[in-house]
Amino acid sequence: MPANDAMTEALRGAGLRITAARRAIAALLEDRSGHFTAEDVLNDAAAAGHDVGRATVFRSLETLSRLGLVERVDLPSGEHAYVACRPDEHHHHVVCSRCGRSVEVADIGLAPVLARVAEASGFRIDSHRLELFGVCADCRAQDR
Amino acid sequence: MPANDAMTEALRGAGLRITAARRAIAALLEDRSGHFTAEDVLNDAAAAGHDVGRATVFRSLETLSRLGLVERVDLPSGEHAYVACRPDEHHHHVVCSRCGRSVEVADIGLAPVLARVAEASGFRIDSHRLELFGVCADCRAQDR
DNA sequence: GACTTACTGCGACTCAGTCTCATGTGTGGT
DNA sequence: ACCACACATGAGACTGAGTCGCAGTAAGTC
Repeated sequence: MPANDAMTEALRGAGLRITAARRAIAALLEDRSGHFTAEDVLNDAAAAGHDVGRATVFRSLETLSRLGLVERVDLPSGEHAYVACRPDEHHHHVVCSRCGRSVEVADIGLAPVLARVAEASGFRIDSHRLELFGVCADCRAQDR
Repeated sequence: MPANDAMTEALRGAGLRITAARRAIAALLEDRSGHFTAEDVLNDAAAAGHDVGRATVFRSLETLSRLGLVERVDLPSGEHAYVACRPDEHHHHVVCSRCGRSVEVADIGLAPVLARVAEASGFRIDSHRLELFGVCADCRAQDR
């Protein structure tokens, strides 16, 4: 389980404990290729026979997101979802609005755009959030 | 009141009514240079002596956002806020994380970035959301 | 194996946002 | 100027996501 290893390592590196609940959540994340809500995690955990409390799910997701193993995405509907991701470098997510699958894309040439915005607005840009929504190749293939 | 006029026009154009509640909300939007939450509108309306119901605020904001006079922004904190904006063309918002002020910037060269993402991911990109956070010129000046 | 304390589960709580429904009020037609 | 009708509103109950506090549990350390 590679992702699980990554998580173990990240937790250990941060001096946090590797607990049953966190392990269970990590396992669920691996099985999901797309975005998921806290509620999804809660349901999946219950279905898998793990008794994980609602609060624990939220706390764990927050922890994981601080470690960069998971990222919060605000869906167009206003729902708060999460996507698993690699902690290393800056990237964005493309979410399929048909099947919910989500793909990471490297940060591709956004820097000059940000520089232009900074210049035009007089702001110092500290952070940004780019969320992309569309239809993935598979779903488009099915349309025909 | 130019913004109010814009709103009147937009409502009329869409075959919607110009009601007291909507007028009151439009007036409040004009006084705000930054982002605001539904709760803010509710409070301001109450403070200004208008009895606007909670449900009405949400309904009106939804209507206004459909008309493009207002746009939803998801703050880094996860809060749902709104910013007033011009309905014409595609643009983004830069939000000052110090004072909350928000500025519109024209869509500046994001198209090639999107094209690259589409190519890299195999997705057809239908929509995107770019939110920028930073510190505005005024707040930076005050830092010194 | 015992100790410390981070972490968990539970359940109560808060608060944003929605729904329903009876009432009110713009608007277009006359 | 008036009327009628449908759109819009307000009140308040409701829902559901997310948080909090606390007592109990178990991971890591020695």
